[in-house]
Amino acid sequence: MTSDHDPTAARSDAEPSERRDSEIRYDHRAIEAKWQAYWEEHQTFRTERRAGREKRYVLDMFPYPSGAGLHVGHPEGYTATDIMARFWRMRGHDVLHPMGWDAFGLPAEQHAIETGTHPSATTARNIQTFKRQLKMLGFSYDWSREIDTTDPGYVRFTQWIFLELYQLGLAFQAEVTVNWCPALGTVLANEEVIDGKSERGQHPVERRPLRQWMLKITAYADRLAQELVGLDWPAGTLAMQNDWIGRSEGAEAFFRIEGKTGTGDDAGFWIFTTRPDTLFGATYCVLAPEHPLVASLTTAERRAEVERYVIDAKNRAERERLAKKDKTGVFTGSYAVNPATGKPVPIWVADYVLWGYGTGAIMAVPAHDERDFDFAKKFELPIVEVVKGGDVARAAYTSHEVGELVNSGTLDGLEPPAAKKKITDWLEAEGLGRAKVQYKLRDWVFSRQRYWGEPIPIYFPVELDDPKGDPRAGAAHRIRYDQPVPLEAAELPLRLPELSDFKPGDDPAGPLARARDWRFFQKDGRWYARETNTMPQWAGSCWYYLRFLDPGNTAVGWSAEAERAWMPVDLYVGGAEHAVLHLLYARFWHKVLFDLGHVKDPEPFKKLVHQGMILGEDGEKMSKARGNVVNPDDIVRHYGADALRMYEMYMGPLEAVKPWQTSQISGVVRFRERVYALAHRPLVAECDEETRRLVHKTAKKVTQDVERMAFNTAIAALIVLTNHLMGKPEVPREALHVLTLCLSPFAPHLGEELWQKLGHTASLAHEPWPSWDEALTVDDTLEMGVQVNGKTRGTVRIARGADAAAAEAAARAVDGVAQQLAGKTVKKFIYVAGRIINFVVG
RNA sequence: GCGCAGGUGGCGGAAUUGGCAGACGCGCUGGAUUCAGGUUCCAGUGGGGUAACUCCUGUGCGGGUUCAAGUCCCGCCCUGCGCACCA
Repeated sequence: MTSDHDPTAARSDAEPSERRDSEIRYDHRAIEAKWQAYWEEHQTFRTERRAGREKRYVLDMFPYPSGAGLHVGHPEGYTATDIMARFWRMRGHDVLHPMGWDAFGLPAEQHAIETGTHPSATTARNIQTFKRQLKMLGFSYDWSREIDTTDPGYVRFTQWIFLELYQLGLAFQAEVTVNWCPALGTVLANEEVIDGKSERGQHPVERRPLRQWMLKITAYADRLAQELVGLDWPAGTLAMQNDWIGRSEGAEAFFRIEGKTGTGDDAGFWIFTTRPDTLFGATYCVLAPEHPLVASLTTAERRAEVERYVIDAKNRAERERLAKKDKTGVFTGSYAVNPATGKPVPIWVADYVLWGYGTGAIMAVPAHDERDFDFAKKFELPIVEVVKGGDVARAAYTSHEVGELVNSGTLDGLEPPAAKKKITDWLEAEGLGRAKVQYKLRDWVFSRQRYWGEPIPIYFPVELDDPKGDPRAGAAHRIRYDQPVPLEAAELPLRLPELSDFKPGDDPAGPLARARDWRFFQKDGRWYARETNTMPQWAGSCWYYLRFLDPGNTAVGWSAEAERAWMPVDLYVGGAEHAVLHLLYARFWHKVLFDLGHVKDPEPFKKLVHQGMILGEDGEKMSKARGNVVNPDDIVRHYGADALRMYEMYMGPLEAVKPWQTSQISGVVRFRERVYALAHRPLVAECDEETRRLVHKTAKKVTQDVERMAFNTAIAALIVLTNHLMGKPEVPREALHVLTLCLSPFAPHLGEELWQKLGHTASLAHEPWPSWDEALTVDDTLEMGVQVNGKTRGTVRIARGADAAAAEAAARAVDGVAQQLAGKTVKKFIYVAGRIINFVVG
């Protein structure tokens, strides 16, 4: 080691503060606290919208503040957005980077049932914890825009949007079959029902029609699918939304019941098919068990069996029905007439036909549909080939593109696409059918029989048996649910009543039904009853990104001016678990608001990124039960916020699922210590050529990596620069300057501390991001691999612009290469400037 | 079953249009510093072989295209996630 590489050499002529590296300790607790206080005091991240600036709206999926506090998964996405927010701020853009709380929801209510603590108290406490933890991580949120979906000032506008939907006829009531658990006194989601019993408590669950509020999202199905095109979203998420909407083109056709005439409701039934071209091959029909015609179609001798089957099917939860299994079904004893062949076909009832999709009835074409094929085999129903191309004795031939129609009258000889068109036209001409677009997407059940949610701002007239009776005191009454009355906008927010008992009761109306003084009220001498269902947790998150634009506005949810200034969201980061529901619901609301002229864009989220899940050290999903949960508080206390931030970004690509490894944190901690130690070495004005080039290359690499959110490789580049500088007893000022600025989005506390050491008095948060000289990022000479027959035999350093002859001469001189070429003829010489040299020999 | 993403050292992961596979970090090995070290620093580290250089081999598996394949094409296997009788 030469003396000028000896770190102790710097010590002799250094200032007292410039100790040897190993003595310098970065006190992360003190330094991080110091800068967090500074940012707060100076309102460093207060959002501004300035004329002539580009804007960036950088949004996290806001959290549900659970009692467990922050999880290491949360900071992953939040760090990514914070880096982008800080980067764009330094690029001179106006950045909106807010945070808030999606605070309605079941856990707080469950806690209330168990302990009697009001959900608002639990929520407030949890929010406090979350906020402390987020602040501890040094995120550059504009906290003056903090919002809470349970705040009456927020609820008011959630209810206002509901009323807008209602006025458009997009919010309506309907009887819906739901999973009702009498023991728990509530409706359960399909996921909460296992084998016909409640997941919690094993109580019996029945399928029961209940009055629910629905949102007519199906009215937007086409646009929700169509307008996915052009969004900068993960391909998988676009595909999932598309599948969820599930648009399919086909035809509806009327099957007359044998012995009846006309097309009336009891003369037959409508089926939906995507394969009208196979109509001649329909050898039987199937109705869903819920189909209203089942009872009347069933013949006397079949009745007992059919009724048993239908009752069984009804009691099976829908989820169970959807699970693939052996086909079951029963014959009704009746026949329908195939409109194409005029022949009678038997009508069956089977649960593989879903009541919730299409018309709940199908024509079965076993030769060309796998499900019908399985069913026909099992019940020995006829199979008639109508599209040539497969062996329908063995398996269904399902191509709807390739093949030739047979046994199909006038369709014979056509290919399926042409046959579809022709038969659909024929059906239409005969009044027996029409082209039809069908969606899997169903309308959205929007009510919950719960306390801790937004009250639905609707009330209903009450009819009293005794006109002088008081329904609050239990006077006999009927609530006219068929005559809903919306609240006036000026009456909002409709607040939740205080309750001491949050338990759901035996009344499917939910806990709010017990708040009689709240529920019943008189107006103009008449009694009314409020809706006692509340909105689902999705409601608040459907528009929170709009409230962030203008959170203090008490007149409207957001001003047009604020909306024009910031929308759409430029970058939205959150978990893939919300790929369908939240994002679909929010898009739906946004489109309605767009149609009403309340927002200017048809889509709210321009670019979407899902952070990958962080697994436990054992490679399994983190869970309390497994005991592999990592608590960010512990990590920050021990290693510091910057270390946690850098570690999570350095683990791998943001989108990747990756295991947590605490041992890996030491890598970024050492990096931080080395950078800090560098700042204590003497700074010098002059910079050697090699260092200068590396600085420019690093600035370029980090910039480009941050732009594509490749944070792991950006940090690697910063480590390379740091390692290079560690070899220097004196640090070129410009090198430390660039390093500090490039590092600061990742490790903002360290960044500020170094910036101060560089002699600055203000925060670097709004300093211009480093630029670079392109010429300095390109080397004059470069090392190239030299191959013989594609195998690398050595390397050679040549001028960047060297011509083939020069390259060949240089390459031939390489030892290993010369040896390989000895005594052989070079058949071909390949030189791709800057990439490779290859000799092809015989 | 269908859709999407992925399979690279002991581990996390790098790798423009095909162009020196394994950047960077962890771990490990050796050395220096230290009273000591779970500190810091230096060197090494895909596997195999060798006294050494040379060498052989290597990106899930099997083929193919090419001067050249982690990357492109064909056929498989495996893992994760999502959907799952949607006619």
